[in-house]
Parts: sequence; C-alpha cells; structure tokens
Amino acid sequence: MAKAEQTGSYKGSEKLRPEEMIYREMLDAILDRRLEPGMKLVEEDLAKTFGVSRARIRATFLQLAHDKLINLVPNRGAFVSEPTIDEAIEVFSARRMIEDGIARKVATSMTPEFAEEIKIHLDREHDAHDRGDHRAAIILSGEFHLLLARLSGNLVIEEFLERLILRTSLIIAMYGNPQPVDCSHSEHDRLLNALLGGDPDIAAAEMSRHLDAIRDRLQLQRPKPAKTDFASIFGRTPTSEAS
Amino acid sequence: MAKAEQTGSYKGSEKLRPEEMIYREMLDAILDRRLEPGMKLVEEDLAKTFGVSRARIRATFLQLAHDKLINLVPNRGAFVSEPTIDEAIEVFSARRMIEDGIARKVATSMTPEFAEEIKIHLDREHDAHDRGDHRAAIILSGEFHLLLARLSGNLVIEEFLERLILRTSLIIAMYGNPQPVDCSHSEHDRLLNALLGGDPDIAAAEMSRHLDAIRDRLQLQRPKPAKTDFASIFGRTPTSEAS
DNA sequence: GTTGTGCAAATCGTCAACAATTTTGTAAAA
DNA sequence: TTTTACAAAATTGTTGACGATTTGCACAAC
Repeated sequence: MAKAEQTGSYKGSEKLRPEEMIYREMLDAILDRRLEPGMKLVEEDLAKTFGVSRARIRATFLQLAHDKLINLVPNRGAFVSEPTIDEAIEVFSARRMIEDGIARKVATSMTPEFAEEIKIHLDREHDAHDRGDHRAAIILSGEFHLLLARLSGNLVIEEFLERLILRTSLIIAMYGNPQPVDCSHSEHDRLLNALLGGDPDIAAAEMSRHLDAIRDRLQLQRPKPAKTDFASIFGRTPTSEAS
Repeated sequence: MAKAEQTGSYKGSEKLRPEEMIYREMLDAILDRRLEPGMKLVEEDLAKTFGVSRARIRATFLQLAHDKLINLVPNRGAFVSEPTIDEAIEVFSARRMIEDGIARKVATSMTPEFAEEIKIHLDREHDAHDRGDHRAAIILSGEFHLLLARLSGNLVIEEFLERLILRTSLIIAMYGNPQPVDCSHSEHDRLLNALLGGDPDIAAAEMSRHLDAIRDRLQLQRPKPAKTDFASIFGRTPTSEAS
C-alpha cells in the first residue's frame, strides 16, 4: 500500500526525483487496478506518458519486478503480476512468520511512547473508517503493520515487510471483495490490547489470527481464469512436447 | 554465498545470458574481497572489463544495490557496501527471526526424504572440510540454511533468506577472522538432530544458538576502517560546515 | 474451412554519443 | 601560507538510433 501522505521524510523536502515519482505512480495504478493484472506494459508508451526516455522506464521496471509487482519476460516485455492462489497463500504464510516475531518483540519491549504512537495511528484508522474513506482506510491498515515493524527496531525486517505488504495489496486488489470490507480496524484494536498485555505468545497468536482473517476474507477458492485456462478446463497440466 | 556449482537448473541448460553472468562475477568478487568494501565501481571500467556497454553495467548495479551489496549514490557512482556493525547485528537478528520459524516448520514436517536430503548435504559439508577446501565449505555452509528454507516450503521466505545470506557473507568477509574458522559444520549436525527430534521449540532454540554463534565469532567490536576512516582516526564525526 | 508460410509491424535489447555534474588540479589573491 | 576562484578532467545521466526478436496479418495450399 502506498504511503497515505508524504510524512515529511527526507525525500519530501528535497526535490523529489522523477525516478521515485514514476515508481510510485505505477505502483498506485497497479494497486488501484487501473493497470489490471496481466496487462502488458509497453516501454515506449509509458515513456511518452511520463515524458521520459525508455531507459528510465526500464530502470523502474527492474524495481517493480524486484518487488514482484510486475513480471519481466525476456524479449517479450513487462506484465502486471498475476499472483496465483498458491503465491497468495505463501505471502500470507511468510507474513505470519515475520509478523509473529514482530508482535513478540513489540509486546516484550512495549513502552508508553510506543503505546501512544500506536493509539494515535488507530485513531486515524477509525477516523478514516467513520467518514467512509475506504481508500485511506486500506492504506492506513497496511501502515499499521509497518508501524509495528518499525517499533520492533529492525530495519531489515521493516523493509522486507514493506514489500510483502505491497504484494498483499496486489493480492487483495485481485482476489478481494469488490466492495472492500475494511473491518480490520477493530482487529487492530484487539491486537493493541494483546501487545499491551506484554505476553509474547498471546501477541503472536493474535497477530496470526488477524492475518489468517485477512486471508480468509479473500476469495481464494475460485481460480478466476485470466485468459483461457486450458489446464483447468481439461484437468491436465500442459506438456511441452512439440511433435 | 554463491552457488557451489550450477546444480542443473534451467539456467544451466539454456545459454546463460551475460546479465546473470556479470552479476555473479561481481558478486563473487565482492564476497572474495577482490572488491573491497567502500571501493568505487566505475561504470566504464567495468564495461570494458566485461566487454559490454555501460547500460548493462548500470542494470547490474541496480540488482546489486537492491540486494544491499553496493551503494548507489546519485551523480557520484556505485560503491561496494560497507555494512556497519549495527547493520550486521540487524541482519543476524532478522535471520534469527526468519530461521527460527523455518526450523519450527521443518521440525514439525520432517519426512524421511527430507532427512536424507539434509544428511547428503551435511556429508558434502564434512567432505569439503576434511579436504581443507575452505571456500567450498563456506559456500556449502550457506546453502545448508537455504536448503532448510526450501524444505519449509515457502518460496517467499526462501528468496528473502537467500538475500540475507548474501549480506551475511559480505559481513563475514568484512568482519570475520582472516583465516576462516568454518567449524559450523558440527553445529549443523546438532541442528539436524534437533530437527529430527520433532520438537519445534528445541529446533528453534538450536537455530538461534547457531546464528548467535556465527555472529559472536565475528569481530564486531572493532570498526575496521575500510579505506581512510578519518572519523575514527581523529575521534570525531565529520561535520558538513563549509565556511 | 483449416492449416501452414512469409512478410510487415511492433517492440525489446543494445549501443555509442552527447549533456550535466562532480571531482581534481592550478593559479591568483588575501 | 592559506583561501578562493576558475578551468580541466573524469564520470555519471540521458537521449536517440539501430539491430534482433517476437507478434500479427494476409494469403496461398491442402
């Protein structure tokens, strides 16, 4: 999920370079499904759209591909990722593995300052929900998890989780309900209580439950055929025999 | 750590594209310290060395930078990463978080086939150690952890750990003992026993102990000035005051 | 009507040259 | 001697063009 707003980071004060800008624009477009999964991304078209040369688009593609938001096929081009159900399940499994650990750390190292910071964030989540701003609610919901990662005090984990949350956003955009049910803000309340309790096992269990709940709200049963899925139609996996 | 040998993957059979080749060559050079931490990487020099154009070097730089093996400074160039002590500690902390989970999963889902695969790998480790092949021993030691990640059945985690192991290799190259003490193969034996035991808590504890042991064998106290570290020489942090 | 072939268009991969920036070197001024 | 200003060299950033590969379409053959 993209940042809700530029929170006065070092990038905001300086002149923001077009490189970062293009990445973010494409990111938003993918997560908004203005660029649908599977869609071809032609270098020259994007170059003209953003008023830059193909080289820069190409560099941006490398970033997006590294974050698994697009697929780069040699001599074919770039395509918006279509995460499979198995991939989606793996992402949630990975997140549980990571975020269980985060919850454990935060629960054991909780301070009044941390608690206050989390509460402020939760207020913003409730606020967005109350005024029906679903888009902001979704973004803030993702940032809640990122906040916990930051409070756990490990930048490596924080960066990795940021990427996983982006992938999660794409998965939700692909498999989620058309009208988003962002009821997770109440689950975040429960999570905060668990964290305040100080018991790492309880906190981790609550985090697992929350992530499983997000996953289970998805519609991961229907394969949702993208183009023409012969493999599922004929119940066999395609072979590569030519003759 | 680089692959010990091309294990018959799809990349080996096809013609391997120069892109991958250059990345791997530079990777090896960095981990071998033929390219020392902090060293400037001039695009044109590398382009001539590999017989390609600067554009390709540039693309490779993006990959290496994403894996935190080099630093890209705008308008200044690329420099081999110099992981700080804090960074090193964070990497090990992150690995423990991840690999505890891996150990848990592998311990609970152990099968005779998995056990056999791990044993075969350990044999190779012992073999390399017995014949004094330190380089192979180090590489295999890294691949042991990657093998467990694979057996845990989560590709997302596996890819992330692969990157963390690369960073660990750079850290060891920077802060490790000159003559490498690759005594970790016996620790891997203990780890296998714990995994065979089937108790996730014991397996995770053993993994934590192992990773802590690797970290503690490093010399993370001395900053070990890379090029000319004036800050440590003169005991003051550099200021940016011009006039 | 279907299948196979060949040409043309579109698009990616690569490169070499030019512009912008930073760094280095030199010399004049304080 | 130190500082400052300026010029030259080195290096990165960017662009446009050319060749290679893939894709789409028309047309002929069966």
